[in-house]
Amino acid sequence: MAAELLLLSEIADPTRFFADNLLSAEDWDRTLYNCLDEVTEDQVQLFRCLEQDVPFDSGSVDMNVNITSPEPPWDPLPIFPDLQVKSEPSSPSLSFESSLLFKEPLSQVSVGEEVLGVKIESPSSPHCLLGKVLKPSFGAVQISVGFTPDDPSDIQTKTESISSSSSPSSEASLLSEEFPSKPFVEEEALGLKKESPAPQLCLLGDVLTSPFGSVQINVGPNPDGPSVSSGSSVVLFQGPVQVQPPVGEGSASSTPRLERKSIVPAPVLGTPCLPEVDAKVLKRQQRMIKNRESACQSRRKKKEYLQGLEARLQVVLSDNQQLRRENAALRRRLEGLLAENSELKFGSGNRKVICVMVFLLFIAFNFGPVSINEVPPAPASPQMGREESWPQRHLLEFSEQGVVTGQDTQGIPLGHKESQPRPAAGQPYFKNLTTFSKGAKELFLRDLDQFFLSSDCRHFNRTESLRLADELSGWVQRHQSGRKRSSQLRKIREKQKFHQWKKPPPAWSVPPRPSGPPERDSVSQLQLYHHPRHPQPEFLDAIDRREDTFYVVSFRRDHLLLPAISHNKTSRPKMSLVMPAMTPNETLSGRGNTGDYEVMMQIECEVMDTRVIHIKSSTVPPSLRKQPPPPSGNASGNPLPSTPSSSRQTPHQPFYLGHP
DNA sequence: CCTTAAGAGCGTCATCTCAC
DNA sequence: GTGAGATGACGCTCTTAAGG
Repeated sequence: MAAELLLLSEIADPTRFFADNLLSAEDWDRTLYNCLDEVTEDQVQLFRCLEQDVPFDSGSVDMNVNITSPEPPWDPLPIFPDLQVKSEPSSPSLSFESSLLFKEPLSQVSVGEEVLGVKIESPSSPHCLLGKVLKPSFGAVQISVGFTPDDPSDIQTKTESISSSSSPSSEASLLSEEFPSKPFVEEEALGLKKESPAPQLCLLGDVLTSPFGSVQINVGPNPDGPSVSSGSSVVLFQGPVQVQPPVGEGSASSTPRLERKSIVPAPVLGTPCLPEVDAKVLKRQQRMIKNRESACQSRRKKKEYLQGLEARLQVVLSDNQQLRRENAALRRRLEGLLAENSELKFGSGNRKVICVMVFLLFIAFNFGPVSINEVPPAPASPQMGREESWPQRHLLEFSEQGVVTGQDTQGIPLGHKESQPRPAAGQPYFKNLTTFSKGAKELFLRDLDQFFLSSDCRHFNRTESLRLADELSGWVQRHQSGRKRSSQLRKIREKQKFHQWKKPPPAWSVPPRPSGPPERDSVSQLQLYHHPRHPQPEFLDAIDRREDTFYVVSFRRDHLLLPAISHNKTSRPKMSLVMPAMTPNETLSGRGNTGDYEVMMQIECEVMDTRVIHIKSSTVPPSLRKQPPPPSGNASGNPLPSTPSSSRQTPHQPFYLGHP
């Protein structure tokens, strides 16, 4: 009863894998060899339970054993009403012996020369047969054993041989399908573990002592059939055994299960005894059983692991969702706080401060001195002092009279225009040296200062800028003064030529080049562009004239171009303008030529930008336009095509400097 | 009701790993 | 090196749901 309770508990707890059901090697060996030793002993009680419950009659030929199991103290199946016992598939490795014993249809087993028929009228399935399955419908197990009456000893011997040859697992698997690896639990419950030499006998005892239903063993008077020794309590089978599934209960599926049930490597049943039983087979069986359990355990562990992983995954996913929600909420809160903070930061108070600062900056830049380096010069005249009390930028333009002068933004000319003697009509008007040097110098300085302050020339030396401005202004003035003289001389010449050639002088101030060798004539020198009659605004627009830039415009293509040999990529490209110049002491009558030297002005520039512009030919002043080549070559004095040699030979090409 | 595919469970074998 | 345990691979059976 305790064993059955244990059995129930084990069934109830599927996680427990009946590790204690395993026989140790000593148990196996002891059982096996005890069986071998006790083969001849009559005390071997293969069916002790049977003996106790149903005493066999040795003389009975047809033994009908009705084993009525005692009523279980518990409900027949209150615990597992739907418990289904699953059959074990046959092991391929064991198929040989197993099929030999049990795979015959309906347990028709041939044992050696004899046929042992065991008819089991049992309940539902062979699994329940052993009482492992606590089915209430456990009916009667009827075992029909046919025996040979004349030789009962053979029966015993052969039965014992069979029983001992069959490994414990065989019977276990035969009768206990549900727990094939646990053959001795039942034995232990029946108190047969120690005494029973062959576990398979306990198997039968198990059946017979099953409290469920009745086990009926019919031993028929089969002369060729098995015999049961009745003298002792040991039931020995010899001959054919028929295991009949319960009539009407054995399903089609249950039958093959029964066939596959045995996993015992059947010994050569014809052999009389167990010495042939190979220990290797037993060990193999042991190992198989253990491996089966281990596999089950491993699968259970794996399943649990996977379930644990799935559970963790669910938890992590839920946590992730919650964290996402929290993250979104925090983001929204952060955005709200940022918006609120920005409102506070750029609120009315700060905005007021910013507006005040902007206003102050506006005032500072619009009403403060433009140049922070130089105090505005004292006004030369009351008017000028009034108008230039605040130094401002001035537009530079040509006057109608050809005077290049500066005007303030209101168009009022700068400098002492009133004090300048007006030239005669038709004469190009230039400011005198003094006036120019005062007004233009200031203008130059202011422009240069503004230019270099606004540009990136942060390391520009102011002293150097003053020097450059002086040089440029002096250069321009010299050309201007020289222009006067040259114009006078030209007029004289034109008059002479007019008288000679009856040709009117050109309208423009630029006379044709004098013939002959280069002459130190102002005409061939750098010329200031002016148009006495038309300001040529189209032309100035075409060149995109800026107020703060000197221009050298040349329509003659005889200038010498020397490309740079190397270029520093970290600085702007530099350009040097070299053009005829006059020293202050020389005159335009040829004295500028100091012996064998040409006096030239070299202007070092940094190229700010280059672009190709297209000037409409009609907008070009006629005097600047290309003049048709004279019919008589260079003798006419026209510029030659620009070649270095030719330009060197004609260094005094007309350059036109548009300056303020 | 029968057939079929998918999934689950199990047994067995082979292999690997670890302890002795 | 050997034995034992763990585990993957393979095959088998059973169960169940879906479809005809």
